[in-house]
Amino acid sequence: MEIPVSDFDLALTLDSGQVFHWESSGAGFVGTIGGQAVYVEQRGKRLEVRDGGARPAGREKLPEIITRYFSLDHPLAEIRASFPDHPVMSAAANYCHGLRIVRQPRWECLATFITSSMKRVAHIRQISQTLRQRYGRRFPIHGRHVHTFPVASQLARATEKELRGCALGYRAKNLLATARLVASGEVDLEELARLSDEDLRKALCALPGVGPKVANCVMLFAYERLHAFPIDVWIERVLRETYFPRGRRMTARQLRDLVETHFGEYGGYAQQYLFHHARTTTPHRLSRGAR
DNA sequence: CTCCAGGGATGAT
DNA sequence: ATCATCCATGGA
Repeated sequence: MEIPVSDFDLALTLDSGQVFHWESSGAGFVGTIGGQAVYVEQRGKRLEVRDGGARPAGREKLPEIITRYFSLDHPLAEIRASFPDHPVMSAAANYCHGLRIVRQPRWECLATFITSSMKRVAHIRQISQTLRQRYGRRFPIHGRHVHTFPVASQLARATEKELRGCALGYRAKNLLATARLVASGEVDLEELARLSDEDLRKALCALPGVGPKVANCVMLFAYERLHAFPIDVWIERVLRETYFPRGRRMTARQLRDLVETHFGEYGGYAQQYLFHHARTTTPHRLSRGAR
């Protein structure tokens, strides 16, 4: 099955630190979109897609699933045009041509970013894979197998010790507690979609293991809040070097005001481009202040 | 060996 | 409100 695309870079999008479970397979990638096993391959301006052949009846068709997940409806040209006119921003936007903010399943995104604190992208991928293999569902696709991310009720049945066995460390307790809140129905992630940005952020931050940074990631990647601007160590470094040169004082308040006002209505896109550009072009060894 | 990672919770000023 | 400290784990 083929889907025409423009202004889209599949490999770039999958490698940009939003999602952590897609794997190279031949000329494409295998992974899951919710409960659906998928193979995706890009050939220029079209996507070759296949499902696992065991798609549950009565659900969305594959092209709709793909179009929605990869946000092929986002107006990328308009989004790029909304960015501040700054050489650092332009360099990042140029570097990230075709990178789209993915529409992730809510629980999968929330749970994954709870596990992400103080972890490198490679480690997050490893944790995601372990959780999927031990607690998710296994489906054949493209001559191999992929695993869905476990639903909240599945993880809620685990013990903290078991989760620590997935290399989660101190994050195990938080993931388990949040899984139980979601599984019990005490927190309804779909209902939260009705809330304003401010109330949504507040509700997410009330969950164990969720602070401002993870909340903003979940808002951006799972609730279509394209203004949400997560600040991690990479972004903070970029913003300090760009807007507060030579160690000028930069308070948390100044940072929040800057990202709230300076990057426009698609600030989350600006953030993702700055993040990916910095992370993949800065040698780790040099990323520490001294230079 | 040391240093760091898509941070958060807690307690002290 | 801001700040320091601790929290596990693994790769460089």
